[in-house]
Amino acid sequence: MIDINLIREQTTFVAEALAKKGWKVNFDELLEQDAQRRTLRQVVENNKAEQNRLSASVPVVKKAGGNINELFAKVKQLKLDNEAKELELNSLDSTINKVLFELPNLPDSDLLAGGKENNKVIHVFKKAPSFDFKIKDHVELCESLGLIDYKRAAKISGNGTWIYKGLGAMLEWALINFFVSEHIKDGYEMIIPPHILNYESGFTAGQFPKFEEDVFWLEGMSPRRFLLPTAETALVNFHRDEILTEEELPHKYFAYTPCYRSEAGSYRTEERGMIRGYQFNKVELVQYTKEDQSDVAFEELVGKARSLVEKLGLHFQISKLAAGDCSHSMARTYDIEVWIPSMGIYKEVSSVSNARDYQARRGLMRYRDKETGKIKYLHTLNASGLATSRLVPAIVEQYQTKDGEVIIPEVLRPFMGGIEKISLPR
RNA sequence: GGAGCAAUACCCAAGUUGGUGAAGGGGCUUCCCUGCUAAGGAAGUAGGUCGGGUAACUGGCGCGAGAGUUCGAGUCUCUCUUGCUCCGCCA
Repeated sequence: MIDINLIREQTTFVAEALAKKGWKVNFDELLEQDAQRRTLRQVVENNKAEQNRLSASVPVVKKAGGNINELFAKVKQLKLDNEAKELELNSLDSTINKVLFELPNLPDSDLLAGGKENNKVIHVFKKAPSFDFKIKDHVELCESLGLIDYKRAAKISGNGTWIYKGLGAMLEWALINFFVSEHIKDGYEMIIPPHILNYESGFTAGQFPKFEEDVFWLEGMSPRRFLLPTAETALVNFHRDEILTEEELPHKYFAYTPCYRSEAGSYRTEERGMIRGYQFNKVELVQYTKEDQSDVAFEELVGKARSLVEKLGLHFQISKLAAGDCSHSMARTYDIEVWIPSMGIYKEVSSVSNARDYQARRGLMRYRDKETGKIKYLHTLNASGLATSRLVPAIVEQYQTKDGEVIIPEVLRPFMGGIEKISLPR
């Protein structure tokens, strides 16, 4: 959430920053309402103060034998006078909040304006593998090798789903295991969160109110709850309404969860197979930091995501996203994109983002400054580490042989009982 | 799903309405004694949030959440949420 005070004091700055994200905002009306709210608040609060004063004097007057009924009437009248104004104040609050809650985060100043077209590749690992045979795409490979079963998934579930089976399931699980072990090694605390979250969690993360349609809501639960679209939503809410001590920071968490997304109507032929589905697997990293630690944390997260893909030996690139391509809640995002040979394109397997204080403001996540004793907002960051369901296509395609087999990346072998390659079933 | 109990500040905890953020501990800060530690004594501090003010300071809210009764609610009423105990069901 953007601080209303910032909007008031640096209106042009905020508007220009949002414009880089493609948001054309005019704050005139908002600021007008804000000004109204501030004067109205003074009036209402002064009235309340008077009410409080009079009420407090009741026992004193009573003791002195004064006229209490007069006081009663006075307070009652003050209360009546205030009623309409209070309603107006409330309605101003919700009008202002409606706008405020939907505004995206401000992009960092070094980001280029505009969308995808202005993303900048800032790092490339390896060259795209070249093949001296006709390559197969991951759907073909996974089916012929018996790794994925799309047909039965359609039978037991429906479109947008798939079944990992046999070595396919083992490969997916090996990736998860590999990532888990790396994150534990790096001192991240492992979390297994609930997959069913309440509205407040979606709000704090910044998904709601804007993207309520993109998640699966559960029927029959009151108050309503939804399936997490990423573990970030759970992890970034751990310290909601909390004040941490400086010693606890930075705090680093990770979790593996499936991610459930409705994203209705967003499917394209480019995204057949396992590129996009209603449910996919991802290991997610989250850091809570002080404001002056978040840049370092960001680099650490980029480094971690990068090193994981490197260890898998995959050709990939890192893109620094233009302001408009960063997620709604994020001030800055780098994507790690892995090469999918059959498509000739790069697909995101990790998104590393710094939300700065955007989520912290929404969820009142703070820490106490040791020096000054003051309360400050935390910074939150998150990174996929990594999206395993997107990696399997990259691995089978980049590691395919002319016989239609797939070599297992070395780092995964210990997690797959030492198997070196996946052969065609006899 | 049924029945009962609970929800107070960083933690524990008192408090069935009339001058107040709310006794008391723990904790924390400073000092003293002992002085490696442990233990003891004295004083102090004690939440957050939204406003006003250059500042000192000051106002609103606030005792799980929301609504109500009342001049006045931690304290009464209603709804909800969460936790605990017992029963039922169950991976």
